[in-house]
Amino acid sequence: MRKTRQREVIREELTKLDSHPSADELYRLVRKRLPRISLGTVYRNLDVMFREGMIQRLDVGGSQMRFDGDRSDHQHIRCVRCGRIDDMEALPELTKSERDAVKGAGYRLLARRIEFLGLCPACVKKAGRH
Amino acid sequence: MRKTRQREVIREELTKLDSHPSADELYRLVRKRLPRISLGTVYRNLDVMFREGMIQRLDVGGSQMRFDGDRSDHQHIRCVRCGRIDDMEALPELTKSERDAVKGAGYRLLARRIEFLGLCPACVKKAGRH
DNA sequence: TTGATAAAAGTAACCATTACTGATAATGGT
DNA sequence: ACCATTATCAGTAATGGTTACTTTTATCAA
Repeated sequence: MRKTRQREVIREELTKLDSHPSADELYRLVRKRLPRISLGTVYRNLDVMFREGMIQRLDVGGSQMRFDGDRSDHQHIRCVRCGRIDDMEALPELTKSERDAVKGAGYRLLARRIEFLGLCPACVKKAGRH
Repeated sequence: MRKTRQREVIREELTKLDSHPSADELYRLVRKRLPRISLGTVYRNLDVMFREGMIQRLDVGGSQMRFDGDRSDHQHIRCVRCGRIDDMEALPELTKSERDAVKGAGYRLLARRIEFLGLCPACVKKAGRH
């Protein structure tokens, strides 16, 4: 993997954020520093860095992928109203009922994806008393 | 909501299955009975029925939506090798660590989506000793 | 039976993502 | 330092699932 200015800036902007931007959100940020960069370059580098384990790619609900510069194993909570995604510190524990269910289905369990859905602080306020 | 032959057949074919077809898989099935039905009609009716609470729409990983005629609250396990999706009986329990994390993030929790990932029985066999 | 209109078929548009096509530039060997 | 190799780039076209549009058909209350 060669060292390029584009990849450098993409990674810098991503790790600078504590949000979980989509590819085009990141593209808009990166373009402030590299106005001639193309969207394809952003996608390609996000893909390369994901496959190298440098960043996380989140396949949360919705049509777009999200990216996360934080490589630690953590969960996410998504606001169903505004789409915002935040980190969660919760450590998922596999319950007995879950282990039994996996066994019952005849599957070999590899991973468990948990996504919390709710209203973010800002949207709780806006939603008011509903 | 009017009663139409198309919607009837779509629902029949979906509830007949215990798998979790994508829209185009269902389209291929329905076409055997209604050869002139269009893909758009399948999408429209799946959407209508989902919004009416008649069926479930699963936004699991990958690019396609999956549909489920079983309206009961249950979890799913997806085979990472062949894409097959099966039901899981496990009842998700919210752990203390999870409740604390939600509170810490300032969110109002609405739901929790869990997806189990693994190898289905057929793929465990094929995968052999790996 | 009929008029209003929901829903159909067929087709075009949409949008995130991926693939392609020369041009450019990072890297390793001489 | 130079050159050859080739990863990567910018720009653009293609892909694929889904949605929207347009015209026609069919359901259903009056």
